[in-house]
Amino acid sequence: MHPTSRPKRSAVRRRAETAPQRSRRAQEPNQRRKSILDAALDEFAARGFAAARLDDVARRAQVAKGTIYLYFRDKESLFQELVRSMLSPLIAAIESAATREVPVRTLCELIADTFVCEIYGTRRKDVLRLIITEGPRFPELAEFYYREVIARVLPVMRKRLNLAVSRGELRHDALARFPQLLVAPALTAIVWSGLFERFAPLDVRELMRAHLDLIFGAAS
Amino acid sequence: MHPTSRPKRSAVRRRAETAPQRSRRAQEPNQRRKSILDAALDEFAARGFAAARLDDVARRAQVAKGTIYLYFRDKESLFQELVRSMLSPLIAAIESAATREVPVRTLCELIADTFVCEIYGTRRKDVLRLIITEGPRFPELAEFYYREVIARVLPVMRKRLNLAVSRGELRHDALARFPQLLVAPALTAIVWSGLFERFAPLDVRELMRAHLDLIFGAAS
Amino acid sequence: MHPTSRPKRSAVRRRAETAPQRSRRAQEPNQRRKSILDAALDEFAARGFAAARLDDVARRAQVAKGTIYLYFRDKESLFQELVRSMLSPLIAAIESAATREVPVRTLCELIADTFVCEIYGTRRKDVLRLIITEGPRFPELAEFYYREVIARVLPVMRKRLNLAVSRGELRHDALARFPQLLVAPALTAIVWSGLFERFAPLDVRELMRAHLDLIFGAAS
Amino acid sequence: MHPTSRPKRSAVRRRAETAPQRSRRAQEPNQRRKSILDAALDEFAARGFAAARLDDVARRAQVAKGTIYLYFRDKESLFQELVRSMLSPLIAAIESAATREVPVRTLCELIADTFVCEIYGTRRKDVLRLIITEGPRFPELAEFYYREVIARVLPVMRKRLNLAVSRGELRHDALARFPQLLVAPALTAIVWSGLFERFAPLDVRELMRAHLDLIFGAAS
DNA sequence: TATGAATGAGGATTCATTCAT
DNA sequence: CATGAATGAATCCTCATTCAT
Repeated sequence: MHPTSRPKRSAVRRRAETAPQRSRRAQEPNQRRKSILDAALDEFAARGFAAARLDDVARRAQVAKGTIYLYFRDKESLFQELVRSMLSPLIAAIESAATREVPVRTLCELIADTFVCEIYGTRRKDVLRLIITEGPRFPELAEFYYREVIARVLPVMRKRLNLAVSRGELRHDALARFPQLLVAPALTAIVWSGLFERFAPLDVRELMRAHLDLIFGAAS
Repeated sequence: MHPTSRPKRSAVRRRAETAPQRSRRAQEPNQRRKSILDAALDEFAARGFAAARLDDVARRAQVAKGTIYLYFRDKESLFQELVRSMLSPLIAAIESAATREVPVRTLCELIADTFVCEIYGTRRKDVLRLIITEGPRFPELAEFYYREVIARVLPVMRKRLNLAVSRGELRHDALARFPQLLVAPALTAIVWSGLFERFAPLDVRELMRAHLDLIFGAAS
Repeated sequence: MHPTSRPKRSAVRRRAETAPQRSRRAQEPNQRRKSILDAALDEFAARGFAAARLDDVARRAQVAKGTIYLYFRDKESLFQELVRSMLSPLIAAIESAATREVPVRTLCELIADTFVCEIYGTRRKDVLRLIITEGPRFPELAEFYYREVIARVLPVMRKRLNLAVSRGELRHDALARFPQLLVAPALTAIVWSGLFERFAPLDVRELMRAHLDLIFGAAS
Repeated sequence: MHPTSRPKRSAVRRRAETAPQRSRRAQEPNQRRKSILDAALDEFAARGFAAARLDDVARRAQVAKGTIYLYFRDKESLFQELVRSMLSPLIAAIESAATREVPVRTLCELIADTFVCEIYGTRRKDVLRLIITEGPRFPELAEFYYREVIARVLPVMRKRLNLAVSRGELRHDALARFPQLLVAPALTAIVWSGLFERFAPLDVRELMRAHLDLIFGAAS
């Protein structure tokens, strides 16, 4: 049995024929879609794509199972649209941040802060973790993420970091050559929290600060 | 077979006489177990735990479906034992490496090299990726990894890094406070390779080298 | 379906367009439940619990395999609910019969008639046979039967029989001490019919009558 | 899951290559056969035919699984031969008893005593219970029992009882017409013990005595 | 003969998806 | 649009039976 075991639902079907007409059309279509996505995030995050059940998503979203199919073609579409919709607002934010005209250290601090506040402290952390855990079996998703996030941010960062190197803001070009090193701790924090939170919680803010110290020297 | 009225199974079961007498008992038991684990790694790595089919594992291992159950209690056991068996030899190696009496930079280079050659270049990379992707739904697995790897290595590294700080080998205590920062690029490389290899392969050796440059300053 | 490389299930699944549109939602839920129980009784009676296949139950009930699980948690639940639901109406009947204010011989004749008409001549015979044959491996079932039937009827009968003894309606207290003796022939008939009907059918009505003769003396 | 649940066996195969050559050929072939039958009775009695596992039979009999197939064609043969071999000695005994030249009450007491001591108090009770519980799905077995036991004993008993009626030893011919009534309490005791022993143990000796009282009047 | 590892058909159960209402 | 009962393909796991040793 899969380890994160789920309580067996009773098979008894109560078919109250007089059931009080529960709020059909109570919500806007958009609101419905939203609540399905919300529920989906909870379920996918808790169980992973394969083990999540649309039944549970529907229950959590307070809609019928069939309703999900009015908004999403199938389970996979739901998953992909979920990830995409959560990512979109982030992408703009990251992109604009990356082009700020500030010292590189400030920029990196900004990025770190954004990560801590806007991602790690929110459900977006779950979305990123889903990309990490499910991405390998969802080539399309990985591609989407690469195209929309990585491919946009990486060159900008690389350029900015190269500039910093040439200006002497950075001691060497390691970061410019591998901007991945800049976000590695963020990724590590997400993975760590999913695996070891119970045993050894991580102070992410401090982790990010330490990382910046490592790169730029201790904060003044 | 139960007697009443259903066709005798034995009549159905008799193997086609022309079947190519495929090697029963061809290998020793340990070899069988090994080939099952091998096949399992392939399947789990390719599809993830939930989507992998024991049928495919059996086919790949050239054994019958039932044979798997002679060696492993169930799918989950197979998965867990797979991870554990692949990790065990690594644990000793890491531990001994961590206690080497060498300058801290040398130690870190050693670790990086070991990662590149012994993990990233081998199937062990897949095992680590499985821990990352499946760990969140396998608390036992996460705990095993924490207990056997993290909990052993982290304190040793922390002590060693603190010593380095006090000796002036390191400019500041960021790494000592968060040894996770030391391995973050390795983790990042594993995640990256699972998601973006197709779009942008990563030169891990260079990545690790750059990371060390970042920490210790450019190599002389 | 999991995305990677396996053929999309949906492609496989699309029902043949020429399939004879067989009555979905044709019956009301209670009718469905009933037809599943009906089919289950047939199958369990014919093969026993272990050898009965839910596949056959579904086919016989004209529902899909999965439908069974909408109404019953699992095979065992189906079996137990089957027995319980068939027994319930009987329990009330027996109880009310046992408390009738009539001469003890009349009472016993009434019980015998009820057995012959309401049990032996109906599918309830199969239910009782199932209790006999499967009860030893279904402690819960045996307990249910003991609690709901035996424990209710036995004391009442014992009291009534003792009264009959004290009134001189019975020649001795054998029956009062072991009311089981009163129903032993009924049980025997059920067992006999399951084993030897083919070789030597039993005239149950006569058997019961003979039994009463044995107890009370030949009928006048 | 079947209710009489079985502890999951560990899937770990310990293949001690140096295992101490355990008593091959330690026993006579007949002894082996006997110990297999013994073990089979235990397992079939405990779980029923379908749920009993030859694995367990083999373990209990201290032989290898394959060895069973040297002595019995298949599971069903084992079961049938088990029942037959346990029944054979009984048949002769019953037959000779039935032809004894004693008063009919004495004869019935003898039969009752034999039942209590030779069947109910021994493993033969389990055999009879197996006939009752498994017979319906084993037409051959039911036929065997009918042919070897019922068809031999019933006519003899009927004749003897008719004689008793004509001699005035019996008040009426109920028993002669339905000799089943004579054994009904024995059968009831076997069924009862399998189902309700836990809740209400039955004093079989007293039950049989009471039954005889019922038939012949209270003992002098 | 005896062994027990290997086999693979069989069957219970799950759950994404459909569609009559 | 919304519902949720119904569907049935998919897959895990069991265990009677075989056969190389």
